[in-house]
Amino acid sequence: MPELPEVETVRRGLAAQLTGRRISHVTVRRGDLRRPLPPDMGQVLTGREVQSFGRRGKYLLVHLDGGRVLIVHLGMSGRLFVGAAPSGAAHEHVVLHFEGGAVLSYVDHRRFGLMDLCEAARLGEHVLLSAMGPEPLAADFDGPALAKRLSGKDTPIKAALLDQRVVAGLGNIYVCEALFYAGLSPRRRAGSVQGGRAARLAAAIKNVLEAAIAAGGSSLRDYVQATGELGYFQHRFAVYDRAGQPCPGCDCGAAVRRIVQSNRSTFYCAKRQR
DNA sequence: AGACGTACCTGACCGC
DNA sequence: TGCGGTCAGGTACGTC
Repeated sequence: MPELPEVETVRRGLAAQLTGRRISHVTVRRGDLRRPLPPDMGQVLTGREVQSFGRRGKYLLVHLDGGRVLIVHLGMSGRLFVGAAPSGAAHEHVVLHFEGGAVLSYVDHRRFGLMDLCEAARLGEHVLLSAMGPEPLAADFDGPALAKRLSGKDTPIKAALLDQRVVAGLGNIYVCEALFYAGLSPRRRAGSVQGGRAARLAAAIKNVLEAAIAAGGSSLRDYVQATGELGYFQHRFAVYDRAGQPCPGCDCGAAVRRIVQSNRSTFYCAKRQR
């Protein structure tokens, strides 16, 4: 599930519960995620106080006193839980224990996620972050900014938007949704998205992300108390995973179509999206 | 340099 | 009930 809105929802939930808390110890049950955990991670984190939670694209950034940052990516299936004790669930790979009793559990059955450590002052140079494109919710992300990133690109717009170097934080779901609201075909050549088309697309990206964050934020209250799980919420999609169903709010009568691009599912309305 | 396919890993689901 | 095949929201790497 984790694309930008889910990571942002998690970030807000963690900030509300764990800001200012001190890590008492760290349990690593499996360290072989997408890349091995830093071997000294437990030692580095122990005794540190969490100062704030940040985000860059789909990366969660846990800022610690002493100037270090824990970088967390949830991959395809990673989840974070806040609880009173480790859940003992299958695939609970890492547990941060806090003074006073709370724990933060990282659960990831596919192990496509990762964690790394970085000096706060050098975050921008970190190999995972240095080439990342603009934050789509930043004030200066607009049509011209997006058009510049897409200029000259020969690849389909669908593939271009999944490239984190073009825009940070979009994944398969929100790319499909944004292209739908912008009325752009996922097959369209990325370089042709300029001017008004780029403006519509930039606005659509912001809108779908903000709506998803709002949905996550509103359901967060309920969910945290029940299970401690963060970042999962009901959200209705216009086209994603709706192959064969009517194009929403549209009188075109055309069904949502599923195609495969770069080995990934794309959902769109061929009539409305050009 | 850029674009594409493939690999990584586990689980859920579908049809037989 | 069990089995094989397919698919899944992400990224990195090799190859052309």
